[in-house]
Amino acid sequence: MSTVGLQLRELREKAGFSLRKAAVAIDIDVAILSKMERGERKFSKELVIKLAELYKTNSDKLVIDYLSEKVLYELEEEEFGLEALKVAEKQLEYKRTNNK
Amino acid sequence: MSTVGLQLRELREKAGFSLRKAAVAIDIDVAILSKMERGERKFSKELVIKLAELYKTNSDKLVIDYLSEKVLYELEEEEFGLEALKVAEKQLEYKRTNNK
DNA sequence: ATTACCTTTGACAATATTAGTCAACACATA
DNA sequence: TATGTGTTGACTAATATTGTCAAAGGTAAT
Repeated sequence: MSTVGLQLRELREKAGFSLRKAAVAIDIDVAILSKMERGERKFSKELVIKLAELYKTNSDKLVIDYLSEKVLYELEEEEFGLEALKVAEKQLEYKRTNNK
Repeated sequence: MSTVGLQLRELREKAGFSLRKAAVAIDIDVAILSKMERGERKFSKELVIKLAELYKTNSDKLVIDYLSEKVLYELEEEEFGLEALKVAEKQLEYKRTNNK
């Protein structure tokens, strides 16, 4: 399973950034970035986007994966997690087809 | 749209509990229950279940709605919320069919 | 019009969670 | 040795969540 953190780590390496350089570029402590890439700390959406920009990658899929992970994190232990997701999905679909 | 709070309010009234009585029965401050029923504060899963028990109702659907609301709350402003939900759903389905 | 309920409101304190800072470590390589 | 790499843990700061409390306003019966 490819987490957002690991995806961003790969992208960073391909883009030729060291952890420190990348951290400086987006103005966070290197320790935090290290932990985020390894899933020890959560990303924020803003950081995901900033990093994607730094690595010259489209951020859409990364953001989707980021949000998905966030949701899964709070449902994974839930007996009715899947059912809840389906209910939520219906609501969002309804919302999207109608008003806004 | 019928929120968990409003559902629980209806159940409470049908069961003949005043806000105070219900709050005392599950050992929380009446102010909190009032706010929760009206959506001004979030429920916890434990309270949803306790209230369902108090009102002699099966809690499964309530819990599902509760979780769904929680998820929607953090996705509703997101451009890619629906896509994220679908990704999360696939992961959960995969997990459920396989190992655990 | 006061007593006895009910629900709502807002201000505040207590707690828990999350985010950020920093220094040091271990490893590799020039 | 000196420089660059990533990782770790302890600590503080900031923010969010929860809990407590007192008071207000409503309704109804006496």
